[in-house]
Amino acid sequence: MDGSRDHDQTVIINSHYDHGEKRVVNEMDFFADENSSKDASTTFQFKKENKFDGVEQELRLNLSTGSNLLATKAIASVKSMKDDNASSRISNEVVVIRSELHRVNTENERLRDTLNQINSKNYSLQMQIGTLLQHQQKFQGATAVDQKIFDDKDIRSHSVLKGMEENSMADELQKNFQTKIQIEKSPEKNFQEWIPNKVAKFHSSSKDMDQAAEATMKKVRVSVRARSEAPMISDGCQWRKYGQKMAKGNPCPRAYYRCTMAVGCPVRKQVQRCVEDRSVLTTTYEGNHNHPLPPAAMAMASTTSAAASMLLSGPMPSADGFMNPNVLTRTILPYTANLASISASSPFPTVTLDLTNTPTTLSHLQILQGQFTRDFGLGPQAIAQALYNHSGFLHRVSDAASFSSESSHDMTNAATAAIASDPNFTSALAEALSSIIGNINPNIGRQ
DNA sequence: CGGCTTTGACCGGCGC
DNA sequence: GCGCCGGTCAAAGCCG
Repeated sequence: MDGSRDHDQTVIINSHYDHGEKRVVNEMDFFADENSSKDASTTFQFKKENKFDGVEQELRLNLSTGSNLLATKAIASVKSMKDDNASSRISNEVVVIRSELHRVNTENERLRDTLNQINSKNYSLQMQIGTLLQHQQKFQGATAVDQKIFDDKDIRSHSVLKGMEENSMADELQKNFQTKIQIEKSPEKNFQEWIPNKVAKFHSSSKDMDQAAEATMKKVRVSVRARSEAPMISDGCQWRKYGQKMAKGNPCPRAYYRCTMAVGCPVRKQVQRCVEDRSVLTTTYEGNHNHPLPPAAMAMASTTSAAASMLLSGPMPSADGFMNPNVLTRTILPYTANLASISASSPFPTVTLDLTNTPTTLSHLQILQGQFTRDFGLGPQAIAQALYNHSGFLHRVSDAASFSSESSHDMTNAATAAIASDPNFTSALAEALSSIIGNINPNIGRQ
């Protein structure tokens, strides 16, 4: 800091009721500056008799004499409070503001959960569309795959990221729709490439689409690595073991569980100890629950769902301030302590959330910041948005980890904290954050 | 007795 | 076609 008082000033208004219903406005400290000596400050004290309730009110203002500007501000404030009801009004306003702040925070939490659900549903629709296109293509015949299609798609994605895309959302969707019609590959081998595209509209029976989406969703897996001595981590759901096999290359048996919280719930999970480190338990989830989850199970379910969405969801409209999660995955994840990775060798697309490693370091963040700016031409606002999106993801991981390992919880929280607390990075984001604070959750890097 | 685990059998995909 | 392998089934046994 440059010592500017305009930046260092703090305003503290603490109000409370004494035992005798005496309302006290304790302090308005406009300059909590270490250079301000007590001798150099002037204290104004007001004691006013409230005409309405007869309660004595005391107002003290500690002013530094070092700044005429702020003194003027203070005097102006004092003048504004000449009204008999000024103090009580301020107190009431503080209460109202705090209440409003709490309400907004709660609302933001709710909206974020809603957004996550929308992403999941969006992914489901993409699955349905992709399957439909595949069927349509089989009957009508398809043209050869043109690699340039993918190159163009990537270019458009980058354009969206840079906020340079001028086309409307509908145009973008239509482009991708046409692009996808030309693709000739099996959906299973290709779906990570075509999933990011959106289609404006489609026609098919809901039954077929549900089946198609279910079939494809089942192939998406989220693997969680966590240290645990227990045979199975507790994630809030009820599971029934239905099999155990010796997997090749691992002396530890692999156990198979299915969710028994509802009849016909398709969710399965596999649990196996790591070969290299027997203290690490790998839990692989597959499928979506068909029933409401208890609060204790929400964190893990939300994590796996978010991770799957992160893997499979596509570009978001730049006009709404969102970014392509796939780009985030490729860019942020490698720098967040290998927290998550995507397996291409697995027969199923798998996101691995590694909750066993060390947290993100400052150097990682600096690399990340540089890469965003260099590769995507992102300004602080876009980076902040990316960080917000990612920090939400991290916290879902963190919440889930708390069910299995407290140390993992701490580590993931540390990773989130590292992102939020890096002074260099956050100072660069300060302006952006203030400008978008109305659009995103203010709890960035919350603990 | 109901729910759970155990464990060998079975099935389907895949590579040779 | 055969064998391997991952995944599932289902009968038997266990347990509270």
